[in-house]
Amino acid sequence: MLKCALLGFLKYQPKTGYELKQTMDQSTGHFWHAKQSQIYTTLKKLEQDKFVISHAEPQESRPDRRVYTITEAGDKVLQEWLLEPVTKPDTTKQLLLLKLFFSGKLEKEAILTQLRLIRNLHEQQSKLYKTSTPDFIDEITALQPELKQDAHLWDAARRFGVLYEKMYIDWLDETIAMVDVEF
Amino acid sequence: MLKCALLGFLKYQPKTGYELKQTMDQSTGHFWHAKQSQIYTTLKKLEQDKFVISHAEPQESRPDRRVYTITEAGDKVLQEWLLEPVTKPDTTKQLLLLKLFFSGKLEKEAILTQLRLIRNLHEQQSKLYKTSTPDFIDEITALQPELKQDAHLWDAARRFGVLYEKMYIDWLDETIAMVDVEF
DNA sequence: TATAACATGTAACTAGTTACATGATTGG
DNA sequence: CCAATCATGTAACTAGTTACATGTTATA
Repeated sequence: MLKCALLGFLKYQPKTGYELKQTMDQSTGHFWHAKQSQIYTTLKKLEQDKFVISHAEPQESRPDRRVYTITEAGDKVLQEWLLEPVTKPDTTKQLLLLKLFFSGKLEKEAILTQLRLIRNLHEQQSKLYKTSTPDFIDEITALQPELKQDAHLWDAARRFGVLYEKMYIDWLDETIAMVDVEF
Repeated sequence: MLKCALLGFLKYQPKTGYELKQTMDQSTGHFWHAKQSQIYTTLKKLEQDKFVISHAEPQESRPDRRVYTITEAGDKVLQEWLLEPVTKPDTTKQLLLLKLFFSGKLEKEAILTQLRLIRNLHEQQSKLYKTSTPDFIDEITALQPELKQDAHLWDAARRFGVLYEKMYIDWLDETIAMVDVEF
C-alpha cells in the first residue's frame, strides 16, 4: 500500500524520495510510515509501472535531486484505490500487549517498570498531537481554498491520534492499578 | 516476533501448528495474529534452532499430528524476550486512515459510506470483547490457581480491545458528523 | 569538532501473504 | 450434497528492515 500512499502525496505535487519521507513522517507518520530505503525502492517500481515519471535536477556538491511526478495512469490507480472500500478492520500488531499477555510469571516490579516506561512514551506522543489545528484549517482554507476538505480529513486523522493516545494512557493507568493490587 | 509468541503458547503446554493457530485467533487475535502457513514455517525454524522439539502422533485417516514442545533453550529465549522492555510505541498501519487522508476530493457520500461500513465492523468487533470475564478469572483461579496472574493479564489485553473499539467508534461518529457538516 | 540536514541508492535479510496440494470426517 | 473441521505442508510472492556506501554544507 505504500505505493498508493506515495501516489497520494505526489498527487498534491511532485516530490523527491527524500521529501516524501519527511512529508510522511510529519503527516501520516502515526498511522502509516516507511523507511527511506523502502521509499526509494517503491518509487523505482512505480516508475517501472509508469505510475510516476522522474527527472533528475542537477545540484552542485550534492547528489542530483530525483523529482517524481504522478502520471495519468498513476492518477487512475490512485483513484481506484480510494474508491475501493476498506472492508475489514486493521489487524494491528501490538508488541507490548503480546509481551504482557505472556508475563504472568514475571515479577510485579518488572511488569510495572515496563508499563510505566510505555506510559511515558505515550504521554510524549500525546503532546505531539495536541497542537491546535482549527487555526491550521482556517489558514489552508484562506491560502488554498481547494484544499479545505483535505485539511478537514487530515485533522480527523490527527484527532484519531489524540483519542488513541488518551485511550492508551487510560488503559495503562487501569492496568498499572490492577497489577498493583493483584500481583 | 511470531517465534516468541509461539514459544509463549508452548510454554503453557505442547501443541500442534493447527492448535496454535486456533489458540492465537481466540486469545491474542486482536493484537497479534498469523496465517496458518506462517505458523508452520516458523515452527520449522524454531525446531532447527532447537527452541522446540516435535514428535509425530500417528492418526488414522488423517495426517499425523505433529506436536511441538518447548525446550530449555526455548524457555530461555522466551524469558529473555519477556524481560527485554518494549522501548517504543507500536507503529500501527491503519489502512482506513491512510485512505481517508487522501479522500478530500471524493464525494461526500463515498466517504460517508466508507465510514459507516467500518463503523459496522467495529460495532461487531466491540461485541466480541464484551463477554464478561471477571467470572472467567474466578474459574481459572479455582481450577488452576497458578494461572491467576496470567488470567489477569489476559483480561487486561481484552480490556484494551474494549477501550480501543469504543474509542474507534467515538472517533467514527465524530468524523461522520464532521463530514456531514463540511462536505 | 562533531552532528544534523541534505541526497542518493543497493544488498541481504526477515516477516508475512497468497495460492497451491492433499484428503477423510462430521454436521446441517 | 456441501461446507466446515481436522491436519499437514511447500512455493512464489510482496512488504518491510537493517546495514552498507558516499559525500557536502550548515549549525551548535
